[in-house]
Amino acid sequence: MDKLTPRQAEILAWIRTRMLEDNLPPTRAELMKAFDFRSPNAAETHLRMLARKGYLELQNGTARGIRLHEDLSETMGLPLVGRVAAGQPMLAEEFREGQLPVDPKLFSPGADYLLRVQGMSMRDAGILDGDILAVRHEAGFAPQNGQIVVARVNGEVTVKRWQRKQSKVSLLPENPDFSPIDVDLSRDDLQIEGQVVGLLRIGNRL
Amino acid sequence: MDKLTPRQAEILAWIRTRMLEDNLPPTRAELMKAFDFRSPNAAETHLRMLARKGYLELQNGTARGIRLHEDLSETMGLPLVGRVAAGQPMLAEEFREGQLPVDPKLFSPGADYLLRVQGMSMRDAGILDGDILAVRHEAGFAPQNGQIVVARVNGEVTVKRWQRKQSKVSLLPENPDFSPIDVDLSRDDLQIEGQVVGLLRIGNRL
DNA sequence: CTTCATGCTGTATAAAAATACAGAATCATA
DNA sequence: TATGATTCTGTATTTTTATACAGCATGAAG
Repeated sequence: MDKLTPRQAEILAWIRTRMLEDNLPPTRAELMKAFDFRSPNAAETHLRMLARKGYLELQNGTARGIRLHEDLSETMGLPLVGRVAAGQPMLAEEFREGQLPVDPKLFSPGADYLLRVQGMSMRDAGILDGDILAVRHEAGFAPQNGQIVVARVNGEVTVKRWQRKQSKVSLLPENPDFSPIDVDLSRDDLQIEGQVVGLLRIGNRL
Repeated sequence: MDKLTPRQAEILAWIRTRMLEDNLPPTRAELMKAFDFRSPNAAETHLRMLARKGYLELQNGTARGIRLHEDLSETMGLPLVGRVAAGQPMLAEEFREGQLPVDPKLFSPGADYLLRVQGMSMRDAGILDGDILAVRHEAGFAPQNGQIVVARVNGEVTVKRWQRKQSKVSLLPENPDFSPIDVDLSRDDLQIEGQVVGLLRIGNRL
């Protein structure tokens, strides 16, 4: 089984989650929407590649004819992502700490991956260093003020409370020892990596 | 849920088997072929009927948009306990809020039940009002100093950090607005309802 | 003996989905 | 600097799928 590129892994992970959540494989158009492709062919070629590398099988001439080569019931769960290097995709293999047997649907409206928290900037929201966040990633998602989001400012991943007033975006910590991040949309590169939909704290740190 | 005719039951059974085998719901044409219908509409009307009687759901405008209403993958999980009245057993039916699909083994060394937190007395340990604790309950369990436990003092359930010096037991909050509970073992009735092995926060309160 | 639900046939058609072809930009690698 | 793999855009076209409409036959129920 050939190795996947980060992007390919990301796409495979999404397909997996979709199939666990919906019990229905995605169409090219659905993939296109999820990843903001502007051409169904982007989805098509990715599927072809994943098929050629042996991660799934395409039944041609069949709507939603995607069959994963692994057993879904065993892979159940969500990928746990650790420290993400600046500018790299969240779900790249090298940042994965593993897979936790957590039902994505537990966190309605559903989680796509888990992220280990670094630092105490959200302490007063009850989010401590080492905690695991359940994150929902939707293309084109627009956060509401006050929501906690995983964002990326100039490549750097951070968890903060979202606030937008007109065109002024601030990422607010929940700890007086930290300062808000004011994002200048004309100068800074801002990406939203997802909405925090849950928190998990396991074992020793309690 | 309305009763099915023999024919409808036959068709539902076939759909179920197909979905377990293929992991892909059938199209109208596939149903037509399987039952030797000469019209796709035969399949269509059967599906409509099965949907109306509540056995499945049709997502319209979607290829293979058939979702069975029963659980193909039976989810086990842990009971979630809410406000427990003084002196009553933790797991009595009347205090159960429900069952969450959480793998007990996720929280090594394993959780036995989930408890909804009330109040802010453990705020500075990152345990907020409404959070869900994973609790391990073992007979004859002796907590280590510093561990967070679910205890019962004179019938009242509380979550605190355990401290024992010789015969003097204190239950310490993690919030300066609250006072420690000093337990006089000769006068007070102290039971340990378990050790906190994990925390779960879901959705809105984030 | 009518009425109604059930279980179909047969024909169409609109919408959804797969898939082909022709590029272009980026980036590692030779 | 050339080469090829990867990741995508943009446009078309066919095939699959869902779904509407008009009927017909049968048996059970009033």
